Amino acid sequence: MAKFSKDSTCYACNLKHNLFRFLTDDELKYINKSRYEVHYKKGENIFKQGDAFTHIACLTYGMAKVYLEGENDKNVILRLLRPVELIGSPGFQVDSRHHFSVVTIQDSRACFIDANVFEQVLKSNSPFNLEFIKYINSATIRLFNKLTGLTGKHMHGRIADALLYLSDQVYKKSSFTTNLSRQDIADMTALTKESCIRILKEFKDEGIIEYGSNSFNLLDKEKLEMISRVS
Amino acid sequence: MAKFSKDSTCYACNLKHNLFRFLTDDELKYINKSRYEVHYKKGENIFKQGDAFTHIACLTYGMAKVYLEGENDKNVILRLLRPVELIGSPGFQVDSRHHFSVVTIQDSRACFIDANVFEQVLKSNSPFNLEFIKYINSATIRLFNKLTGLTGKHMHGRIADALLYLSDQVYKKSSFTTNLSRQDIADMTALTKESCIRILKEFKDEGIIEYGSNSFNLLDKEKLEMISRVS
DNA sequence: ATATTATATTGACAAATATCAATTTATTTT
DNA sequence: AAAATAAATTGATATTTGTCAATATAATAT
Repeated sequence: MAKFSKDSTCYACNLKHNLFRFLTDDELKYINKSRYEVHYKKGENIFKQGDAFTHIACLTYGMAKVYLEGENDKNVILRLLRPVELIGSPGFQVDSRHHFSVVTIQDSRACFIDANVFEQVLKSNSPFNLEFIKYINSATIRLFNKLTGLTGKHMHGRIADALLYLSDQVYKKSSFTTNLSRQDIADMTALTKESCIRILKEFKDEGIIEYGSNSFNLLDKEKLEMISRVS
Repeated sequence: MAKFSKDSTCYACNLKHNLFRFLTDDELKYINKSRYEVHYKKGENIFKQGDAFTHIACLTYGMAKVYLEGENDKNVILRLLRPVELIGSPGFQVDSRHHFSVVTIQDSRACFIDANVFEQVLKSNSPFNLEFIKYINSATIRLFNKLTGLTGKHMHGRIADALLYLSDQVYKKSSFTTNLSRQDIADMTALTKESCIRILKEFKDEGIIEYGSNSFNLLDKEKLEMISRVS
């Protein structure tokens, strides 16, 4: 289970996210008053789809997966979060519910800001507000790409995209160690884990990548990009 | 080609969209100054993906499809617009580009509001701003459902969803005439038109629906909802 | 270290879906 | 109305992807 830090105050995070650079000292103080931090073990829920949305979170340490829980147990991983990354919810101003789940894939920490406090600051600070809209809209653009990728590409292209995403956006190395399971990679690509494993094997046999049980090395990124393009 | 109305002023639309109820008279006047209307024939682009985003649009008459243009000619129709419906762009505050295309499926009219003017009003009116965030977030929630639907359901479920969407959200009747082609319905469901046609035929053979070349009658909605659920 | 459990892998096969070509039907133009 | 064009339909077939069961490997608990 998650445990609160001693006094529920966030030491590690100093509202470092880009978004907060638009706040005045007073606003930062106001937000800080309600702010607290939670420590998570690997595999714990930061947010749970369907649950009440009361706080904006900010991942300050570790890593987490953001995913949609479909009806028939099928999850779709939208993206991975690294520090320092904000986690809002489209339920904000709509139904105050979470519409995705966020689960840590390693020991992590997150900072929480009361959604009402956040709303107050949004109201009083229009540059901050526009920046928040920018944040939301960027997420929408990513979602568009996810949608066209998952509906328009075949298995090879989707696995290539997932590997490139991990390498370029998440781990920022062509060779990386990860806590993601094969099922997780399957959930990133909307495939079954068996299909996922088969494509990975193909890529390995063709010398495009090499991997162990929890590490990947992208030997030929250009090839992966080509595969992503032709599907 | 689209043609401007005589003096480029919008008569039909009086900023009727829900969103605008939060504006003061002065703000409405300010927006109205830059506002103009365009008439479209069926099949014309209101917005084109990739093009510069300079204006928010509001569909005041007719109907339009909003779709993502994928790489290999594969389009995904996100939704259909009816009057009076706002059409923003996730490029707002991000890259000032359109990330989807909007094309009329019948003769239509749209009202345009300068994005800079819109931004000014957003800045000065925080209830309006929060309402706009609500608007964006609602769109995100719809997108989540689209994503889980298209990746998690089989052909039958997806066609059922499209038919129910048309009936419940767009035409608001269980029997309706539409300008959507079979290709359009295929684009709503991320299927090929041939597969789409086959499922429609199956549904017809089972007495769940009946249809002509441009009309549908949903005889058994409960069955469709059941099909949507089990796949 | 050993037993236990979870995860990953493989193969054979079935199901879902797309492709391609041919034909029919509808729509538009002359 | 006839001709021309576009859209819808159908069938045969290939491709893609999932399912299920068996085995192997890794991770965790005793």
